[in-house]
Amino acid sequence: MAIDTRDRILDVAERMFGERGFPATSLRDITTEAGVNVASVNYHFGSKEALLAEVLERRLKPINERRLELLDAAEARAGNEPPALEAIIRAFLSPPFHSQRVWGEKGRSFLRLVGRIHSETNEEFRATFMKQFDAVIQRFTTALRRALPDLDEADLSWRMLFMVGSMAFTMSWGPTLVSRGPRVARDPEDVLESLVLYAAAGMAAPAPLRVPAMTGTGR
Amino acid sequence: MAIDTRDRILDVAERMFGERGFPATSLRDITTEAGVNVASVNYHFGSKEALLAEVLERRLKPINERRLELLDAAEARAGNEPPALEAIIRAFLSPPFHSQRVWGEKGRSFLRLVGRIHSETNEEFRATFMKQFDAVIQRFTTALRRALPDLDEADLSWRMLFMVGSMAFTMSWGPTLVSRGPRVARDPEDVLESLVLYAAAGMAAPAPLRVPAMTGTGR
DNA sequence: GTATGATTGAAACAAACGTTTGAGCAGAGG
DNA sequence: CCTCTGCTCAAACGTTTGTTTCAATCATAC
Repeated sequence: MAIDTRDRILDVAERMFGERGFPATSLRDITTEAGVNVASVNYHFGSKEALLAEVLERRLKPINERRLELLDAAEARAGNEPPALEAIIRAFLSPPFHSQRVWGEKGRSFLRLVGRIHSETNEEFRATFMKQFDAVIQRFTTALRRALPDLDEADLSWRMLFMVGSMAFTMSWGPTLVSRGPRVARDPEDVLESLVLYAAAGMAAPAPLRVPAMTGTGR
Repeated sequence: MAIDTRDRILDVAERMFGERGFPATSLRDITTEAGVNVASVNYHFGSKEALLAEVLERRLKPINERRLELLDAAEARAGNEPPALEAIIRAFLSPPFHSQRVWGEKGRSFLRLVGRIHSETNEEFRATFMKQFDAVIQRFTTALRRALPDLDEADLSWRMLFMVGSMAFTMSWGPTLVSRGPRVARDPEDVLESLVLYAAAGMAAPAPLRVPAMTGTGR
């Protein structure tokens, strides 16, 4: 009953962190619901923060690996050309949405958690969390730069932020929106499709007119 | 020194809630930094949650009023036609960004807080929080429906969610991104412009191809 | 000046927090 | 058989949490 306990903690923690947020969830909430002893969290994971890290990594690692796979495939398909903008964006956005399909209800609460975590600006925590994304960010930045040569570096950064924002927000609100919305409900696959179209169009928007001006504006 | 205490608490609470999040900020953190007694929070506001509500309302009310004003103006300008998509979106997005200009550093931490709050899915709290947005959501939904007649109701809802997501995410990450990003930094006004273009293009994206199926999907 | 009502202060409240402890239990290896 | 290792358990650890208490202080009006 060793590994069983570990996994039960991970599952319950994932759901509760997603529903109430990390600081608002106590270890006793988790262990009570999981039917295990409070001490087992520190025994198996070391600390509450380490538990969160493991909850995240368990799902994030395959998601980010899949993102890179899909980007590889898209680039291979495109040969020397840059892949179509939509293909790049789909490679980035689809893995987390598929996790919803694959992991069922569990995947859904994980999506909420990830959406939440994305707007966690705590410095020290972000450092840990963002390490998981280093490779992904770099690869997709490069791919998007090639696909959108008219965009300057700053615009590209902001638009990627916009895209991630839509994604994170959809992940954290989507499930509750779908669950209570009257006719808004829809298959996650359709939501993904909608989001891909939206992001692709936004990314491809004309570059903002910058005032010719003398630039500078130091600071 | 009565109102002074109240305002000092509000200012510090706004900043700390924005930086660390609501549950992670203790009343003693706030009152120590503000140089007031712990008891004064409960004296002036009643509870920690009520303090949060007041922090939010103080800034949100003028922002949402301004949104409606700008939408009114855009509709008046357009006469019988629906206003241009970009004008509607700008009416929605610009007020919170202007708050950054008007309120300086304070406005910036408030933006972070609002970004955070947007991904707060706690049910009971959301009810309070969302009341402030009822009128805004309704008016902008109507305006966007007129401007995008080809979109069905579900797509419109999702795209509005995407837009709010970009906005919220930008508000919560923008300040830290700008403060540490090397050449990413930019005037808030430019970021707003970039976001408006992005959202307008995304909103105007072609309606997703739905499986032909047997439904007419007239409209 | 004194009375009155609003505000502040230091201290205490019970409750909840994350974490640690040490005894107890199971099963495998010798 | 005993011992070792991995794990669980109830209980307690010291802090910290939001909130309350009540006397002291302030400003203002009588």
